[in-house]
Amino acid sequence: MKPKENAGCEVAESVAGRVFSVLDAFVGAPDTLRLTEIARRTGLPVPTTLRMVRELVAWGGLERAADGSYRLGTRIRAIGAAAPCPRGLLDLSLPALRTLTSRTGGHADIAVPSDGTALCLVSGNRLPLHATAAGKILLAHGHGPLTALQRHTRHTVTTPGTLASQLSRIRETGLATAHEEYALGELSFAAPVLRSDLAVAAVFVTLPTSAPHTRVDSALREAARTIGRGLDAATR
Amino acid sequence: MKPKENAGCEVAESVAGRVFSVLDAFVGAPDTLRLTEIARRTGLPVPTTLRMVRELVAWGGLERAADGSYRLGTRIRAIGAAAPCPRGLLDLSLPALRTLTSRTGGHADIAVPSDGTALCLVSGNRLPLHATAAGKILLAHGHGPLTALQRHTRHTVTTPGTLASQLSRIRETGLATAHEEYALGELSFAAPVLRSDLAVAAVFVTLPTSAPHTRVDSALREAARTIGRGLDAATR
DNA sequence: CGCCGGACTTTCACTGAATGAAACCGAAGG
DNA sequence: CCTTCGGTTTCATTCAGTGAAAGTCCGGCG
Repeated sequence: MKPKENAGCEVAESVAGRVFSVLDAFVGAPDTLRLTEIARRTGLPVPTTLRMVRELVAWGGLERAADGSYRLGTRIRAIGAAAPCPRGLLDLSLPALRTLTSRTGGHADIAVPSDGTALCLVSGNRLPLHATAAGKILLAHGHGPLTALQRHTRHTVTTPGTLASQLSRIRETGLATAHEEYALGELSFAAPVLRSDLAVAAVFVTLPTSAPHTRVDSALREAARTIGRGLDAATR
Repeated sequence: MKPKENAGCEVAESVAGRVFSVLDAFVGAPDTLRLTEIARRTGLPVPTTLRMVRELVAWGGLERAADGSYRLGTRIRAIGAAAPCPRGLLDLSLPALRTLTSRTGGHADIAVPSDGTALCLVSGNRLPLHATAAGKILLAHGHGPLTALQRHTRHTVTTPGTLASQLSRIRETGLATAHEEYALGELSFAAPVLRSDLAVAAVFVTLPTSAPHTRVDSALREAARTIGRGLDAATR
């Protein structure tokens, strides 16, 4: 008996769903994937995958690399960038962020990946991915490439190995921290906002190192869960 | 006799194509579109559009605004952001940029929209959209929202009306300029890179105001055309 | 050299998913 | 009350999409 083996996930029903799953195969993956790898990840038969991928390439959502493998293309970027600063996400998050602020006393914000930086929706700041809690959450979930690890303070993690092990730990625990790694005297905590299992953003709190931070963990997780649930609810 | 009126474009053949055209309907459009407006823009019958839109919403590529209209969603952003800095585009552009540099004597670069800024692929800089030639090209083609028009020099255009009329002129001529609007002593020219009629990037040249700039226009247009053709060729 | 195995591509008969005309709903407004 | 106009649902029709199987093109190995 064949073990039913779709890389863990059920195959998409509609054509549109199949197209989407091909795109999804690229997040949290190497930049470039070969056809069979995409098929494996999506659980689709190879010829079907080929047709999907071809249409995506023709449109510009994917592009072929020199060696024949595929990567996300210019058009999908253009569309993604045309999405206005996710007002919807921000609006949805504000109540949760407010209670988070009041429960922890720190600055609460929500960050989305944006071309190798974490864009904070409330403050508008861009933060480096490797030196902040929110950034690490995004990295841990496959966003951004980790580029040069620029040093910001004497506590910034600049060795890829250390960072990698932190990331895998973050994936396990669902919580990231940064101790004065971006600015001295500043401590931050972050958790992933999951929208049907894809991390689309990170909620985070920044506190002075001196402040108490006992309640932060649970408050943060709850905020993340609330926002994620809100996103899923908007699906109906 | 009904004038055949698909907003100018032929309807998509395949399901995937229809999904794509729905997404395309959002670039260069107001943040939020209602169902019938999407149908009009894509040339699809309304019920079909509804189905597409529903699947997109379920996936997270679109989201419903409070008033029932639609806007691009978090997932499409996440995917777009997962696209690595478009190496492909950069690689493809380098030769053209090199000849552009040698023909004009300035700094040549290519910029893509990224959350309300123009991200330069060669230099890595982010430029404001309203105060640079490349940014204006992107704005003129529906990228980024034009947010607060921050003043950078005494020549920065800060009145929305003036900018709007510049943009419409840019759309006509296919060329944008900025005279010391971002930095004093600096003059820049830009042209859109079209990939099957969607502007996905802007090539630009920056020169000291003192430098001669007679040959710039034609060199720039040619570079843009070369790169665009390269992108379309990658479609095969 | 010849054989093998793996990645990719094409073919093709079958079928159910997608289609869109038409009917329906309900809010706005005259 | 009637009309209009977005939005939604239904449903018979059909054709786009499907995927098993066969074919092609490597590149490695005995």
